[in-house]
Amino acid sequence: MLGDTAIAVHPEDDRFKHLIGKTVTLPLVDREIPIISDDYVDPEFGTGCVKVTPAHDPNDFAMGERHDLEFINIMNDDASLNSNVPEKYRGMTREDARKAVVADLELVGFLDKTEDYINKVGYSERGHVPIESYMSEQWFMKMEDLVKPAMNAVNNGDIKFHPEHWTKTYNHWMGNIKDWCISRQLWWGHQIPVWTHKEDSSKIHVSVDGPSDPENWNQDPDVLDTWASSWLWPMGVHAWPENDANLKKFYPTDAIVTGPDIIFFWVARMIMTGYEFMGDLPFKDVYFTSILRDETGRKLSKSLGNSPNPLDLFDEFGTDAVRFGIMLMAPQGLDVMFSKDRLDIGRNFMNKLWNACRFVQMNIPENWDNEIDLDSADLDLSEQWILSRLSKTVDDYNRQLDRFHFNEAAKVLYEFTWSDFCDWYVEIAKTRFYGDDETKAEIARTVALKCIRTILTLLHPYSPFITEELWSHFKKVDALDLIVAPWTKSESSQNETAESDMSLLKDIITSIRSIKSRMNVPPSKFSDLVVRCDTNQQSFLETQLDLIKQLARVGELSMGTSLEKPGQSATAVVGGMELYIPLGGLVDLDEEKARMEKRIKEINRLISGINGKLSNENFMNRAPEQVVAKEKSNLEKLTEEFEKVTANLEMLQ
RNA sequence: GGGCGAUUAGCUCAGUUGGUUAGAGCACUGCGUUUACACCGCAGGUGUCGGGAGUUCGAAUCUCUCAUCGCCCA
Repeated sequence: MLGDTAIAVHPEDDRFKHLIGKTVTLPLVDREIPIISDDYVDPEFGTGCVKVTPAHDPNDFAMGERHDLEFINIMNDDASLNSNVPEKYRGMTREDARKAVVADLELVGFLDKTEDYINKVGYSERGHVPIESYMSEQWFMKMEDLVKPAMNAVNNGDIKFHPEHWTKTYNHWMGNIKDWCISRQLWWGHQIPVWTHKEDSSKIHVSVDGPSDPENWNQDPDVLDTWASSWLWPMGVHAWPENDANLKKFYPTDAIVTGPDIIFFWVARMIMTGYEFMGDLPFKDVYFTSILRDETGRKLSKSLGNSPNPLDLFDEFGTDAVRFGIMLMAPQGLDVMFSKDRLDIGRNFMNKLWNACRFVQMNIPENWDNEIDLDSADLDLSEQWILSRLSKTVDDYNRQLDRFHFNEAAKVLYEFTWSDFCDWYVEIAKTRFYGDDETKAEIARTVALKCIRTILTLLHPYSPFITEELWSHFKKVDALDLIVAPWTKSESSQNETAESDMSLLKDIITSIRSIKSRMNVPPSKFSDLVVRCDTNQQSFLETQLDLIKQLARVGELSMGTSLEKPGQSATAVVGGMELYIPLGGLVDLDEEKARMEKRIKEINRLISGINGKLSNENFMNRAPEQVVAKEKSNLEKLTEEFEKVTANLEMLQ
């Protein structure tokens, strides 16, 4: 009120159009002020007339500039009123002054009514008091010339953002760059290197060292915005502006990891300053982390008290489990709804890894020194398979790291370790360790060791403690500690035939287990197995008899092209083979029928889908050969399965 | 107001050159103390991939639109 220098109305507001350009007298102050028109005014709000206080409100400041209004600062720097207000109010706090103004308006009869409404006055985060806008002189850095090379670097791919979509935010900000206010009214920080001459305030001195006659100058009391120091980080942490060896080695560096919330405060400015002072980019990759939020979506924050103490989590779950679990749950580029329960997966995985290692260790004799050269050894299917899987895991893992998908890299490792190595290979290795073929046992030891060593190497960045500990037990004698060990780039044991053969073997074993489970046969109980199959399939099965018998708990196994289905047996069709398990009275015919009917329905759905494609001329003409071939092969397999399942179902009717 | 993002199984989420019989963990159901692990094993159920339209031989994946939710704007 006391600093008002105009009344504004909307230019299209018919109620007030005729008053534009006239003046009114500001009560209490007795100042004559103009009535102006401005689009900023919302005619719907209040009376449709708004008083304009250019020195104490950002929007009014802009209006003041547009209409060349007077700027009257009515506050001292402690927000008490200064000598630009009538004597009565001078020295009052803003709170007292506001009350006094209302009271005085009422006294002279100028107050029509008071209404409460919610306004948008900002509060200080630290002092929790309303912020009073206050006009003062500030220094701005001209940004226009800094923008261009920095935008180019990101848009032409010299600097890559991960995830890439943050470049949009970057470009939007850079494209609308405003000059940067670098003045801060704080008592700490770097004082702004600007001096004003005591005699002639239009004389300004700017330099690092200051004027040669300091007694004639006043240095600006403000300090630099913190980011005005931080943006020098990439070179400032070295000897810059000296060009020493460290600066040469580490500038530019490879990657920076940071939060997307400071993409313009910091990242953009480091890039600008890099080109400005070093003539080169500061880093090549920018990885933006997820922000951890609680279950209700609030940022984890100390002041909110919703952030668990990491040390407590380490105690409860284990340090590596927390690290791995969080990496696993952090989706690329999205925030994480954090919950303690989700760390179970990390803890369970560490436990699994530890126990698998323990098991292998138990089966390697003391001072064992009999590793086999796997490249020249005659390997069984299982060994070829697990080494192929390991090889692919290394590739997939490195690929995911290269594209900064850390969650998926963690998952690749998790799945290999648990689902391939522990669930299958360790079980297979037991048959070797406890069997009577010492060569096979030695091969299994060597293969298991290779898997473990590779897992530990790859997992080390996620879980440094448990891997280093385990490594000390499994490494080759002269190997370095993991933290300085060479990275595993790739393995060359990929074997598609072994993978598909093993996949078939696993399907056979799972089908047998499934039948037993459905028929309520305890998994530990041995059953006989009859397989109707062709001669190729039979010779394949013959090479895998031991594993089928042990892993699926099979006793007598017979097979042949023309075997009859035994009476009272349960059926499965796998890879074109018909498996029969004689179970006597345990066979639940209704269960069998229901399962087969369900499968037939599913097959029909799939077959009609494929037929739809194959009978579509456009598909046949335009789809790549491989895709068509795959559909045809699927159709063949499904048709065969359909015939066999149907035939077996008919036998039950 | 401007910009960005999300919406896939009960829950939390994977799923990038568009072609998989749509996945994982948790939760759930049944069985199980077979000499690594019950922080476990085996087997199992679970989806109109937010709605609508379009491009395409083919869409969870690309385009448009609507809805809901979230974040950023010195």
